[in-house]
Amino acid sequence: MRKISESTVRRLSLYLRFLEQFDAQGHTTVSSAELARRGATTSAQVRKDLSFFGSFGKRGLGYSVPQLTGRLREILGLKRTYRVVLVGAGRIGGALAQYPGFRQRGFHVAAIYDKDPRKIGSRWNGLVVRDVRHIASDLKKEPTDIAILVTPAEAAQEVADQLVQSGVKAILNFAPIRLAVPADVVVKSVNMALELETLSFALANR
Amino acid sequence: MRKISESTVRRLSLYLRFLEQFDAQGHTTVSSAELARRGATTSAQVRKDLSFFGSFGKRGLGYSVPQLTGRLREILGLKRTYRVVLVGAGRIGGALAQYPGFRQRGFHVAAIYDKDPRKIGSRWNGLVVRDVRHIASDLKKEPTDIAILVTPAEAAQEVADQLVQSGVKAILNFAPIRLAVPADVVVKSVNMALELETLSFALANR
DNA sequence: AGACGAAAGTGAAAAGATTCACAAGCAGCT
DNA sequence: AGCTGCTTGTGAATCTTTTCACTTTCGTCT
Repeated sequence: MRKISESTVRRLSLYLRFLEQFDAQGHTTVSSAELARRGATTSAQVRKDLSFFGSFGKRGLGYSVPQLTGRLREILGLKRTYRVVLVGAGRIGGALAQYPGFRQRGFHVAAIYDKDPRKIGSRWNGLVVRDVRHIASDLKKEPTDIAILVTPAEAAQEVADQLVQSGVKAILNFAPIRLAVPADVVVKSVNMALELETLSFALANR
Repeated sequence: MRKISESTVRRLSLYLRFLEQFDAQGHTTVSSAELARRGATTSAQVRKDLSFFGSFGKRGLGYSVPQLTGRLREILGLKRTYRVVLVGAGRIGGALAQYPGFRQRGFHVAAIYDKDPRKIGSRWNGLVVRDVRHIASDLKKEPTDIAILVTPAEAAQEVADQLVQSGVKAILNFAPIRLAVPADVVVKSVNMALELETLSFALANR
């Protein structure tokens, strides 16, 4: 497939959210201009983003809400559910494990792992925290595409290696370190402190 | 000041982190190529990013670690500490309030607010959760530049309005909604589900 | 002192993303 | 059937970001 930019994918994700809102409001059809307004972008941008994948609209009319919703879910790989494992039962890990937004979109956190014996065996939202050493054998039984990594920086690479070994193909990484993984594994890093720093930059430079 | 792109700012933030690591390893000097390697970018990119703010290196030698650290902290507005308030004492809110990465970088979560009477009065990491209705009067006494918004989507705009009224100039928004704020207020939105969706997109399109 | 190797700084070129602007197509109306 | 008002889809133009490639400068070595 032709290369799609990160920003396009992020916008598609947003459009999907907006479509769900429009649907809830009873709209059956929506124009690129309406989607653009919600997303703080332009109608041309919306149309261009969609055009990479086909032409889903009707000229003069706009897009059918249910139809475009379906196509976007397909494009974003959301027509299936994903089994997700989470490594790191700290405060952020625990909060993410219970975050309802994930499940709503088809990401099921099915297991939590930690290294700390004091945490192993404790319950988070009905899930028992398991020893990281069980990752390989567990994932052999239950193949898993996506992992969320919420360990301290020191442990992250080692855990990532194990996950990759066990067949994980995508990692959402909260550890403040760049993970080394094979080319066929996708890593997306999220860093809260960095987001705050973009704010302090904006405050300092005005 | 000339317009600096978001991606440049994000990279500067990363460079700062790397510099701290280099410092901890005892390096007193570092080249753009070394910074680039850690950041998965190119040496030219590093030099260009820095060049927007001045010339901090020595040709043939590289950059002095402590000196560049200082300059970056200055550029990013990290030479001071920030008083931060957090609204929404749910699981994610609670986890963020205690997240050590914020304090390490000078962001002090000084107060937590919620609307739910069952949460008001409870303690999170030594902070008592206060009623959102106190925001205006509290912030009059203690001016605050940054707020972290972790409420449900429905409440977010109303809370944001109050915060802006009370002088908040930057908001880190976790609610899945685009906030309307005056032009002089910076909003940075973070959306975990969206991050996972970029992963599922990558998995679906290979 | 002069030569050499390393690395910053920086215009220019290339690549990438966004916006423009317009032809084409559709629904509804007369 | 033809006209009108919208709105899509898309090449071309513009704007932004990244990469290239070259000059300058610094420290060291002989």
